[in-house]
Amino acid sequence: MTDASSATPEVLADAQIKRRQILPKAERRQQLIDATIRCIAQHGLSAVTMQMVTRDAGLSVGIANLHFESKDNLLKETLRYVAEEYHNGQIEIMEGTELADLGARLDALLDFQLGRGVTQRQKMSVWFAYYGEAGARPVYQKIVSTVDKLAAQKLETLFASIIDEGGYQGVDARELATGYSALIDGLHLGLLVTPRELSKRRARSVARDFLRRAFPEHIR
Amino acid sequence: MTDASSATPEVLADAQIKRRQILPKAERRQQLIDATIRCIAQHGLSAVTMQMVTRDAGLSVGIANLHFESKDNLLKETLRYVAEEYHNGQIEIMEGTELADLGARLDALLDFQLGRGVTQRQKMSVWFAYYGEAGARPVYQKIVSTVDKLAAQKLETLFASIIDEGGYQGVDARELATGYSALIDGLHLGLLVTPRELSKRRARSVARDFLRRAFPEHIR
DNA sequence: CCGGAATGAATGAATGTTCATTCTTCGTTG
DNA sequence: CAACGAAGAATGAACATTCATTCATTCCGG
Repeated sequence: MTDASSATPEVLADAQIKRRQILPKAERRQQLIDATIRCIAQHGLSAVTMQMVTRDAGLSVGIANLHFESKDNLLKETLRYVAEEYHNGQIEIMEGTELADLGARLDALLDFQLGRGVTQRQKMSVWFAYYGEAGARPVYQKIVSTVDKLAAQKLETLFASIIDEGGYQGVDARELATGYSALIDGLHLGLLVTPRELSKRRARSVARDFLRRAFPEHIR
Repeated sequence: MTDASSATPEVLADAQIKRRQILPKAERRQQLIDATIRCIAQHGLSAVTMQMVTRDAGLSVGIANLHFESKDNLLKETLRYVAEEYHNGQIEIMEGTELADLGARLDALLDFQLGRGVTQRQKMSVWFAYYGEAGARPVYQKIVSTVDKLAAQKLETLFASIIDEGGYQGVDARELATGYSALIDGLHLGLLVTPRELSKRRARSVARDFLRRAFPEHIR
């Protein structure tokens, strides 16, 4: 209804004739997940339709049910993808052997968590769209908490090492890790909802402040 | 389809005959907003329907469009209500003259933010359901940020007073207030999504830790 | 007995899903 | 090497369902 040019993919020129293409399953799935992310970010989770997603991907409506059995499943897999991408990135930094210096590793973690990749509006929108539904949908809770638990443990271990190395007194690694994670989540929220009041630069500064107060010898 | 008893209000006994009642406009509006909150918490924002809301309120479907002109408007007003309730509560504590002692006032604020009233799953669900859509809906951003800005200012002022009173060095009130607000938001998120891993008790403890590290003389 | 609050069946638009059909690919055959 | 044909990927019109909204009618309260 919105476009007269019969469902032409956005990226293709009008004149160009659309040619049906067959691609491996994994590739199509990723195309659809990417389109879903864009649609959620642009229109909100509750407004996303299959037609919207498949049009954004430049494909036909039937294909979504071919590769994912239902809309529900497509949304679930999209959440899983975003959640895993985020948490794998964190874990890679925390487990990686590249940065032997613990302070540098903390820095890298913070850069990742509040850096370009993660705080793109698109990803954050998806993230919180699902959080919003999590209260009513145990499936979402499970996907997030499963992947979250591992990252939380790694963070606690990292903090424990830093506490040990710095000989910091009266600091509980678990408590601190919970606080830091919550702070990062809250900053993401602020970046999404009130970008006017909270810039990325300031968000990073706030997070760094938190770490500096806890580990003055390691940060800055 | 789900119930054979023709749309009987949940709370009324089956035998009791439903009698049409006329109430002042404000009262009906509140009934509908309350029902909307319950429905969002139970089914998620994207699954809420007018039929669901009006049935939960024990009223007919037409009434929602009578008192709010549309579903969109009902949802908007519900967000406004929850946002104002939360922020008015905070501001009341911060402005109130009851607690002259600044440390005690901080305590009261924390108790409110992580206490019974606010962290009811119902309210939190609503809160984050809207945050999830905020990226795509400027109206929601505006409602939240308008009311948020005032609370943020009051918090900054309170922190500045505490810094002044305690003579704390190298602490920026604005930076700290942003961090504290984000921390509270993040803890709410944790309580909603991973209640198994984060208890209310621990959330309070984490927040208190944050404050203690910043204002050691005032907390504990 | 009247104004208007409340009702709920009816309506039309929108959406998820299906499936008969079309088209691409690639291994096989002549 | 060209032609063929089967397998199954991709399409999109059609279908059934659900939902927001309307409005003629009913009924309460003063």
